[in-house]
Amino acid sequence: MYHSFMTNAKQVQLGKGPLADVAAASLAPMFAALSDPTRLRLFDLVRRAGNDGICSCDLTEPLDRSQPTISHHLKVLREAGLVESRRDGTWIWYSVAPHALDAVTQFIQR
Amino acid sequence: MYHSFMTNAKQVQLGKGPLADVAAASLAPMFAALSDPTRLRLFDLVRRAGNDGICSCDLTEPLDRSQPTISHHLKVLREAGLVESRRDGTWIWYSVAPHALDAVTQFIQR
DNA sequence: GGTGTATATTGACGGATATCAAAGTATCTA
DNA sequence: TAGATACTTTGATATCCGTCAATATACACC
Repeated sequence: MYHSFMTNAKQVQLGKGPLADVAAASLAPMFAALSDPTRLRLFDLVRRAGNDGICSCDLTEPLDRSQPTISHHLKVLREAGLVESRRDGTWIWYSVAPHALDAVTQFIQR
Repeated sequence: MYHSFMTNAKQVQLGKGPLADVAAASLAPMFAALSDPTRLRLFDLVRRAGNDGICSCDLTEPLDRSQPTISHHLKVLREAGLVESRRDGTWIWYSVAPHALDAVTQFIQR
Protein backbone atom coordinates (compact mmCIF):
# COMPACT_ATOMS: atom_id res chain seq x y z
CA MET A 1 0.00 0.00 0.00
CA TYR A 2 1.59 3.21 -1.19
CA HIS A 3 1.11 6.63 0.25
CA SER A 4 -0.12 9.14 -2.24
CA PHE A 5 -1.13 12.74 -2.57
CA MET A 6 -2.71 15.10 -5.05
CA THR A 7 -0.73 17.83 -6.73
CA ASN A 8 -1.99 19.91 -9.62
CA ALA A 9 -4.96 17.60 -9.87
CA LYS A 10 -2.70 14.68 -10.60
CA GLN A 11 -2.15 11.86 -8.17
CA VAL A 12 1.44 11.07 -7.39
CA GLN A 13 2.79 7.89 -5.85
CA LEU A 14 5.75 8.30 -3.55
CA GLY A 15 6.51 4.61 -3.64
CA LYS A 16 9.33 2.89 -1.85
CA GLY A 17 12.41 3.26 -4.01
CA PRO A 18 14.47 6.36 -4.71
CA LEU A 19 12.32 9.42 -5.27
CA ALA A 20 11.08 9.19 -8.84
CA ASP A 21 11.58 11.94 -11.35
CA VAL A 22 7.84 12.50 -11.62
CA ALA A 23 7.34 12.63 -7.87
CA ALA A 24 10.16 15.14 -7.48
CA ALA A 25 8.69 17.27 -10.24
CA SER A 26 5.35 17.33 -8.42
CA LEU A 27 6.78 17.94 -4.97
CA ALA A 28 9.19 20.72 -5.87
CA PRO A 29 6.49 23.33 -6.68
CA MET A 30 4.94 22.80 -3.24
CA PHE A 31 8.24 23.57 -1.57
CA ALA A 32 8.77 26.43 -4.01
CA ALA A 33 5.45 27.93 -2.93
CA LEU A 34 6.77 28.03 0.63
CA SER A 35 10.24 29.24 -0.28
CA ASP A 36 9.46 32.93 -0.10
CA PRO A 37 9.30 34.76 3.27
CA THR A 38 6.31 36.86 2.30
CA ARG A 39 4.44 33.78 1.10
CA LEU A 40 5.31 31.87 4.28
CA ARG A 41 3.83 34.61 6.43
CA LEU A 42 0.86 34.83 4.08
CA PHE A 43 0.17 31.12 4.40
CA ASP A 44 0.61 31.36 8.15
CA LEU A 45 -1.95 34.16 8.39
CA VAL A 46 -4.44 32.18 6.33
CA ARG A 47 -3.87 29.08 8.43
CA ARG A 48 -4.34 30.99 11.68
CA ALA A 49 -7.68 32.22 10.41
CA GLY A 50 -9.08 28.68 10.63
CA ASN A 51 -12.17 27.44 8.84
CA ASP A 52 -13.72 30.84 8.33
CA GLY A 53 -10.74 31.97 6.36
CA ILE A 54 -9.48 35.50 6.04
CA CYS A 55 -10.32 38.27 3.64
CA SER A 56 -7.68 39.19 1.10
CA CYS A 57 -8.17 42.79 2.11
CA ASP A 58 -6.83 41.99 5.57
CA LEU A 59 -3.63 40.46 4.22
CA THR A 60 -2.12 43.39 2.38
CA GLU A 61 -1.38 45.67 5.26
CA PRO A 62 0.32 43.31 7.76
CA LEU A 63 2.78 42.09 5.13
CA ASP A 64 3.84 45.52 3.93
CA ARG A 65 3.57 44.67 0.27
CA SER A 66 1.52 46.20 -2.51
CA GLN A 67 -1.92 44.81 -3.30
CA PRO A 68 -0.82 43.32 -6.65
CA THR A 69 2.09 41.58 -4.93
CA ILE A 70 -0.17 39.97 -2.34
CA SER A 71 -2.57 38.98 -5.07
CA HIS A 72 0.30 37.37 -6.95
CA HIS A 73 1.47 35.42 -3.89
CA LEU A 74 -2.05 34.22 -3.14
CA LYS A 75 -2.28 32.94 -6.68
CA VAL A 76 0.96 31.02 -6.26
CA LEU A 77 -0.29 29.47 -3.01
CA ARG A 78 -3.62 28.61 -4.63
CA GLU A 79 -2.03 27.00 -7.68
CA ALA A 80 0.24 25.00 -5.40
CA GLY A 81 -2.89 23.61 -3.74
CA LEU A 82 -2.08 25.15 -0.39
CA VAL A 83 -5.00 27.54 -0.08
CA GLU A 84 -8.52 27.85 -1.40
CA SER A 85 -10.59 30.92 -2.12
CA ARG A 86 -14.27 31.68 -2.24
CA ARG A 87 -15.92 34.87 -3.28
CA ASP A 88 -18.38 36.67 -1.02
CA GLY A 89 -19.65 39.66 -2.90
CA THR A 90 -16.77 42.04 -3.45
CA TRP A 91 -14.51 40.19 -1.07
CA ILE A 92 -12.57 36.99 -1.50
CA TRP A 93 -11.91 34.74 1.48
CA TYR A 94 -8.90 32.52 1.69
CA SER A 95 -8.56 29.37 3.74
CA VAL A 96 -6.15 26.46 3.94
CA ALA A 97 -6.91 23.72 1.45
CA PRO A 98 -7.76 20.32 2.92
CA HIS A 99 -4.71 18.07 2.96
CA ALA A 100 -2.67 21.08 1.91
CA LEU A 101 0.59 19.91 3.41
CA ASP A 102 0.09 16.16 3.12
CA ALA A 103 2.59 15.81 0.30
CA VAL A 104 5.24 17.70 2.22
CA THR A 105 4.57 15.72 5.39
CA GLN A 106 4.82 12.42 3.56
CA PHE A 107 8.09 13.38 1.96
CA ILE A 108 9.54 14.47 5.29
CA GLN A 109 8.44 11.30 7.07
CA ARG A 110 9.62 9.15 4.24
CA MET B 1 8.08 26.87 26.34
CA TYR B 2 8.76 27.70 22.73
CA HIS B 3 9.78 25.35 20.02
CA SER B 4 12.99 26.32 18.33
CA PHE B 5 15.36 25.21 15.63
CA MET B 6 18.74 26.06 14.25
CA THR B 7 19.15 27.64 10.84
CA ASN B 8 22.40 29.04 9.52
CA ALA B 9 23.86 28.59 12.96
CA LYS B 10 21.30 30.97 14.40
CA GLN B 11 18.53 29.88 16.71
CA VAL B 12 15.08 30.92 15.69
CA GLN B 13 11.99 31.00 17.87
CA LEU B 14 8.75 30.13 16.16
CA GLY B 15 6.70 31.50 19.01
CA LYS B 16 2.94 31.58 19.20
CA GLY B 17 1.78 34.62 17.30
CA PRO B 18 1.78 35.25 13.57
CA LEU B 19 4.96 34.05 11.92
CA ALA B 20 7.56 36.71 12.57
CA ASP B 21 9.52 38.36 9.83
CA VAL B 22 12.78 36.91 11.14
CA ALA B 23 11.39 33.39 11.43
CA ALA B 24 10.04 33.53 7.88
CA ALA B 25 13.39 34.77 6.63
CA SER B 26 15.10 31.79 8.27
CA LEU B 27 12.55 29.22 7.18
CA ALA B 28 12.27 30.24 3.55
CA PRO B 29 15.80 29.14 2.56
CA MET B 30 15.12 25.65 3.90
CA PHE B 31 12.07 25.33 1.68
CA ALA B 32 14.02 26.91 -1.16
CA ALA B 33 16.67 24.21 -0.80
CA LEU B 34 13.96 21.62 -1.38
CA SER B 35 12.23 23.50 -4.17
CA ASP B 36 14.26 22.04 -7.00
CA PRO B 37 13.48 18.55 -8.37
CA THR B 38 17.13 17.60 -8.78
CA ARG B 39 17.87 18.71 -5.24
CA LEU B 40 14.89 16.82 -3.87
CA ARG B 41 16.10 13.59 -5.44
CA LEU B 42 19.62 14.37 -4.29
CA PHE B 43 18.48 14.82 -0.69
CA ASP B 44 16.43 11.66 -0.96
CA LEU B 45 19.43 9.65 -2.14
CA VAL B 46 21.53 10.98 0.72
CA ARG B 47 18.81 10.22 3.23
CA ARG B 48 18.38 6.68 1.94
CA ALA B 49 22.08 6.09 2.44
CA GLY B 50 21.60 6.30 6.21
CA ASN B 51 24.36 6.93 8.73
CA ASP B 52 27.19 5.81 6.50
CA GLY B 53 26.31 8.46 3.97
CA ILE B 54 26.96 8.30 0.27
CA CYS B 55 29.90 9.33 -1.84
CA SER B 56 29.43 12.37 -4.05
CA CYS B 57 30.82 10.30 -6.89
CA ASP B 58 27.78 8.02 -6.68
CA LEU B 59 25.33 10.90 -6.98
CA THR B 60 26.23 12.29 -10.36
CA GLU B 61 25.19 9.46 -12.58
CA PRO B 62 21.69 8.64 -11.24
CA LEU B 63 20.57 12.26 -11.51
CA ASP B 64 21.72 12.81 -15.08
CA ARG B 65 23.39 16.13 -14.39
CA SER B 66 26.95 17.27 -14.84
CA GLN B 67 29.34 16.83 -11.96
CA PRO B 68 29.65 20.61 -11.30
CA THR B 69 25.88 20.89 -11.18
CA ILE B 70 25.65 18.15 -8.56
CA SER B 71 28.43 19.82 -6.61
CA HIS B 72 26.48 23.07 -6.71
CA HIS B 73 23.29 21.43 -5.46
CA LEU B 74 25.12 19.66 -2.65
CA LYS B 75 26.52 23.00 -1.59
CA VAL B 76 23.03 24.47 -1.46
CA LEU B 77 21.79 21.55 0.63
CA ARG B 78 24.79 21.85 2.94
CA GLU B 79 24.38 25.59 3.44
CA ALA B 80 20.71 25.06 4.18
CA GLY B 81 21.75 22.73 6.98
CA LEU B 82 20.11 19.71 5.39
CA VAL B 83 23.18 17.58 4.75
CA GLU B 84 26.68 17.24 6.14
CA SER B 85 29.89 16.22 4.44
CA ARG B 86 33.09 14.65 5.58
CA ARG B 87 36.17 14.04 3.56
CA ASP B 88 37.73 10.60 3.33
CA GLY B 89 40.83 10.91 1.25
CA THR B 90 39.87 11.88 -2.23
CA TRP B 91 36.21 11.22 -1.62
CA ILE B 92 33.60 13.25 0.16
CA TRP B 93 30.74 11.51 1.92
CA TYR B 94 27.38 13.13 2.41
CA SER B 95 24.83 12.32 5.09
CA VAL B 96 21.67 13.91 6.43
CA ALA B 97 22.36 16.54 9.08
CA PRO B 98 20.93 15.81 12.52
CA HIS B 99 17.61 17.60 12.98
CA ALA B 100 17.79 18.55 9.34
CA LEU B 101 14.06 18.87 8.83
CA ASP B 102 13.05 19.93 12.33
CA ALA B 103 12.35 23.50 11.30
CA VAL B 104 10.13 22.40 8.44
CA THR B 105 8.33 19.88 10.62
CA GLN B 106 7.67 22.46 13.32
CA PHE B 107 6.31 24.93 10.83
CA ILE B 108 4.02 22.34 9.31
CA GLN B 109 2.71 21.21 12.66
CA ARG B 110 2.27 24.74 13.85
C1' DG C 1 -25.86 53.43 -16.14
C1' DG C 2 -22.47 55.42 -12.89
C1' DT C 3 -19.61 55.42 -8.92
C1' DG C 4 -16.85 53.27 -5.43
C1' DT C 5 -14.44 49.32 -3.47
C1' DA C 6 -12.01 44.81 -3.90
C1' DT C 7 -9.26 41.92 -6.50
C1' DA C 8 -6.70 40.42 -10.76
C1' DT C 9 -3.74 41.10 -14.74
C1' DT C 10 -0.12 43.38 -17.47
C1' DG C 11 4.31 45.18 -18.25
C1' DA C 12 8.69 46.37 -16.74
C1' DC C 13 12.90 45.90 -14.00
C1' DG C 14 16.44 44.06 -11.06
C1' DG C 15 18.05 40.13 -9.01
C1' DA C 16 18.31 35.13 -8.31
C1' DT C 17 19.02 30.40 -10.17
C1' DA C 18 19.92 25.96 -12.87
C1' DT C 19 22.99 24.50 -16.00
C1' DC C 20 27.34 23.46 -18.40
C1' DA C 21 32.26 23.86 -20.03
C1' DA C 22 36.57 25.14 -18.57
C1' DA C 23 39.83 25.88 -15.23
C1' DG C 24 41.38 25.42 -10.42
C1' DT C 25 42.22 22.85 -5.93
C1' DA C 26 42.94 18.78 -3.05
C1' DT C 27 44.45 14.24 -2.18
C1' DC C 28 46.41 9.78 -3.13
C1' DT C 29 49.97 6.86 -5.28
C1' DA C 30 53.92 5.85 -7.51
C1' DT D 1 57.72 15.44 -8.11
C1' DA D 2 54.35 13.77 -11.53
C1' DG D 3 50.14 11.90 -12.83
C1' DA D 4 45.49 10.50 -11.81
C1' DT D 5 41.09 11.00 -9.58
C1' DA D 6 37.51 13.59 -6.89
C1' DC D 7 35.60 17.69 -6.18
C1' DT D 8 35.05 23.02 -6.34
C1' DT D 9 35.05 27.45 -8.44
C1' DT D 10 34.52 30.61 -12.27
C1' DG D 11 32.26 32.51 -16.09
C1' DA D 12 28.58 32.55 -19.26
C1' DT D 13 23.74 31.98 -20.60
C1' DA D 14 18.90 31.32 -20.45
C1' DT D 15 15.18 31.35 -17.57
C1' DC D 16 12.56 32.32 -13.56
C1' DC D 17 10.93 35.30 -9.64
C1' DG D 18 9.52 39.26 -6.45
C1' DT D 19 8.08 43.68 -6.76
C1' DC D 20 5.52 47.80 -8.13
C1' DA D 21 2.72 51.17 -10.97
C1' DA D 22 -0.76 51.21 -14.13
C1' DT D 23 -4.60 49.19 -15.89
C1' DA D 24 -8.44 46.00 -16.10
C1' DT D 25 -12.21 43.33 -14.14
C1' DA D 26 -15.87 42.07 -10.78
C1' DC D 27 -19.33 43.30 -7.71
C1' DA D 28 -22.50 46.29 -4.80
C1' DC D 29 -25.31 50.18 -4.35
C1' DC D 30 -27.58 54.19 -5.76
